[in-house]
Amino acid sequence: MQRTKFGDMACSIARTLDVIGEPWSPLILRDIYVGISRFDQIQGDLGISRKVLTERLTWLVESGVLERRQYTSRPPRYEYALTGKGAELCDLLLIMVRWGDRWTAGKAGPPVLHRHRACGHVGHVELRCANCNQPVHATDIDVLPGPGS
Amino acid sequence: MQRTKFGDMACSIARTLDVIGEPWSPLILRDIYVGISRFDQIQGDLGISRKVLTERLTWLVESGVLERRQYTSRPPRYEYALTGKGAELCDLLLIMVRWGDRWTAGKAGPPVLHRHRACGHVGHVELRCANCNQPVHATDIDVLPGPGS
DNA sequence: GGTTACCAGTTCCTTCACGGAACGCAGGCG
DNA sequence: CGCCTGCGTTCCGTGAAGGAACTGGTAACC
Repeated sequence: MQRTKFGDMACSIARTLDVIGEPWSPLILRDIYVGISRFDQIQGDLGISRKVLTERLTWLVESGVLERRQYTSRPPRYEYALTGKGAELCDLLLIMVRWGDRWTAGKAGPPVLHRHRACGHVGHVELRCANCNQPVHATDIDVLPGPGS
Repeated sequence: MQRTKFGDMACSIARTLDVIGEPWSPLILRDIYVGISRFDQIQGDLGISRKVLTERLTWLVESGVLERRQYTSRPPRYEYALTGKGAELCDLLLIMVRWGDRWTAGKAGPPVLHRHRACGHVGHVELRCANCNQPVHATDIDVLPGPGS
């Protein structure tokens, strides 16, 4: 719902939440990521209210995360596609899947699998340090004040 | 707000959102991650309504992400701490910071910096394939049906 | 010993966002 | 013509967020 605007806070988490923090937004992003890109498809897949879906899509397009484009001219029909900015947001989804698989998947196992297209490996991604290449977790990080604080 | 419960969906993203998808929850997690762990501290730092903060903290404790513990007995005072489950959730925050720094930080630069404690490197984490060790992004992944679908 | 301050909530009221269903509209199609 | 599909828009009732006041137990100050 977010009556308080997060976009003005001096915090990258808050500013990210301003874009995809509202209810449903990450699931809409996921649908488009996996190829469910049209209004009625998304609405049917998620069971979201059409009104809210309209609002979310409009906002995600305004934010530069999605692109609305016409895929037939007559009749005029539209679909939504990820921009580069939006595609990078999907990395967030990978981490959510990893956590959800680890902590909330029942004994049935994870509902979807992820395969690295380049090497064929099926499993989760890892967070690694860009410098020393060691696996990193949030607990291995020190948070320091930055220039924009 | 989330009147629709995400926890029952066969989707790890939805189930993750069921835990931290509500407004403010990721920011509360961040505060506790950086050491702001008491009720009034969090309330003052975020400017969140006390009522909502109580609801969120209760839910995060119920979900096993936070632990409420007494740090003085007289007067009885409580603070909140991450569990293992909650600490792993903080990896999500790292990715949010990375995206927020890249796409929403003004020319002032990022408000905080992250340093890898082990090697001293200041910067962002990378997503890599656990098998081939190459950098991975969401666009390099194929999504397949899994056992729990 | 009375007042003030602190900490961790709880209660109450108003406003606004969500959910759900109906409606609109434009363009094929039989 | 009447119906269907795709993509929304409008309307209404409910309930969650915001905000401020209040509680209650303890300690510190004057």
